[in-house]
Amino acid sequence: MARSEEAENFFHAVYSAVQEIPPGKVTSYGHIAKLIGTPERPRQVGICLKHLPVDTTERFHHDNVPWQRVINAKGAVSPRSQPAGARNQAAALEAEGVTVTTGALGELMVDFGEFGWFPRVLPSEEGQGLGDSDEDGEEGSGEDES
DNA sequence: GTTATGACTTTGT
DNA sequence: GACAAAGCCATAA
Repeated sequence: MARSEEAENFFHAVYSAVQEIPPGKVTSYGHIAKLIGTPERPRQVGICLKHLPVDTTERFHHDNVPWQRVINAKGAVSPRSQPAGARNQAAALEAEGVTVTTGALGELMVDFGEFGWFPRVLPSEEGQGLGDSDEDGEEGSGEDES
């Protein structure tokens, strides 16, 4: 039944979460998955971005959703099976002001300490999201754990 | 209609 | 600390 609508809602939530990402910052799939209420389904988040409509007539499209700011938990962009696409994503991130390091293996590792990581807290919002629940957080460099 | 793959993460050894 | 395996949903063949 509403599976289709649920799926659409899932997509919508992912796009909204990605749109909420401020410029100069990046987030991971698991993060968005958690934001939308599915911390156990990060894969679907990637699928959502993969199916991100390029049609500017849609509510969300490639030009409106900074999907490039979404990276994997390893702190590097996903090669997805096409280094060109990943590299393009890295180039876009650099254009945003994000420092991306190219590994010898062709891994595009994102350098955090330079811009900071997107807050990993749940604004407790759903649906509308976009709230400004700016948790502020710590931003300071070195927040990450390691 | 079924099988296989994918823009990943988490847990276990 | 590092490597390996399992799980999820949707698209494509």
